[in-house]
Amino acid sequence: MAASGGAAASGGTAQRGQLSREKVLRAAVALADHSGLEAISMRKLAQALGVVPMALYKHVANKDELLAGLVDAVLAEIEPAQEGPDWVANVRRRILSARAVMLRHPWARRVMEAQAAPTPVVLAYMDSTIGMFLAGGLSVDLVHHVMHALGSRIFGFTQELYETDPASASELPPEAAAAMAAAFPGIVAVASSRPHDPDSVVGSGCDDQFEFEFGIDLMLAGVERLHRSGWRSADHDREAASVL
Amino acid sequence: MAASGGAAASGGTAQRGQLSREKVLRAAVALADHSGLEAISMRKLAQALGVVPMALYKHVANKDELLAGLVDAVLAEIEPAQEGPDWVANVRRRILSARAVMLRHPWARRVMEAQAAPTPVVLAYMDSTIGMFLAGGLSVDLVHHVMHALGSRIFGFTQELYETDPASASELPPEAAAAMAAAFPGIVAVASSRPHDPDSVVGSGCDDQFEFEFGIDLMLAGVERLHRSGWRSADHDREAASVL
DNA sequence: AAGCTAGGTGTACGGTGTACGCTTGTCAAT
DNA sequence: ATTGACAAGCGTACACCGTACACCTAGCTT
Repeated sequence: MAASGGAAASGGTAQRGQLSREKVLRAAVALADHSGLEAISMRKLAQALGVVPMALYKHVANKDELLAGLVDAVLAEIEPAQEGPDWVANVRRRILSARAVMLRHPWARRVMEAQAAPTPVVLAYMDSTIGMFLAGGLSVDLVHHVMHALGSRIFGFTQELYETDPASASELPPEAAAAMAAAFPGIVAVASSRPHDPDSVVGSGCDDQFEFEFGIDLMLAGVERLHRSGWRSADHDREAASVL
Repeated sequence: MAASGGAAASGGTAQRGQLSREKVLRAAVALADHSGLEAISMRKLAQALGVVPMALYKHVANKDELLAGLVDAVLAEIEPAQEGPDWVANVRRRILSARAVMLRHPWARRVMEAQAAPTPVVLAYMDSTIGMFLAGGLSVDLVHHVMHALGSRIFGFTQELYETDPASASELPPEAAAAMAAAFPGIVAVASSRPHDPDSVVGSGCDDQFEFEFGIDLMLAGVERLHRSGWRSADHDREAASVL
């Protein structure tokens, strides 16, 4: 009864090669793009594919593995490493490409943060990034520190703990705004400063692209100076005192 | 039957002031410290307190609010802002204090990352940090950029996407290590470089404290240089070309 | 004594990931 | 042509989660 009913009624088993790991991943990316990360549950994803939840498990081991697959899919959109004499420019361009991808898939950041271990694709990306530094002549030790210092910035995102509220600041009732300014004068002053091209900024938010570039340039410039000054794995005091 | 049995058998209702918001939060911190973040569910926390899950909801609005309370509790452990003529030293010390706290509560980073909005306690911490920069004479615009650039580093953590595997690298079978070295030569080279005091490093891990300080010092030194050179809200090219 | 209220209880619902076994279309070898 | 293996989708079931809602009761106020 149940069996024949299922087969006859659903018709879902008509074509066999319906699903595939790639289709599952593509659907998941689309779903996340469209409905946000919280929409990614095995059940909802299955529903979007017109299939029963457990069907997905034939193509992905479990949810974690699915998420890892999403990360890989996103990383594949980043433009490959460039060759060129200017390692700073190479790295900069790559990172900005990564950032563009992350802007297309805003949920990817949180997925990466939640992942326990890097996939081979992630490792390959890191490896090629490291290669760009090494090709620039940086010492292995310096590259080690740089990778730590840049952290997730190499993947094109910083850890925005709280999204810079788009226009919520200007939307609050005036008395709340006044209380805010009284309680946190520094935050209000700094948040309402909008030092760069006002035309590129909509609403009261700040220019995230500028801030991102400011951050990586600060880092890369510091690293370049360390490198030019022949920084070696000396102790940290030397770095702080003379070079910086 | 059920009612009298519950009242008589449990005895939990004997003293009334048993639970309190503070006790709930303290228990939650202890539970997370001891058993990790995934141990924090309303049910398990209630069990740890010898109480039924729903009892918690008299003291905490919901789980998100509980987690926000945890963040506040952790932030309260950070040493308060110092006064002093050297703003770099002030900030540095504060951040390193925050880092020490985060090392005591490793789960706190992930909780903060998952929070949607900052609590007043978080805002107060950020405000006082901003105040340290402003007291140092930095322009409001520069402080704006600096806060973005430092990001979550001001809370004492960087975004360790993948925990630097403690000794897992040396634990893998030799043939896997060889394959790894072949596939990702840069990573292997950089990861196995251990440029600083070998005595302070256990196993094959690297000195996280050094790396953290390296990162913030790189940032702070860059900022200090910008400040000393009279950086104003000019365009980004000027920064890149002349000052850095 | 009567009633209010704060705080702990019990039940129940809808959601999650996923283990396990069944069915069924497809193809290979007999 | 028949059989059998096999891949893939299905259904059920379980344990766990957060939490809405209706209780009950101790202790205080009036």
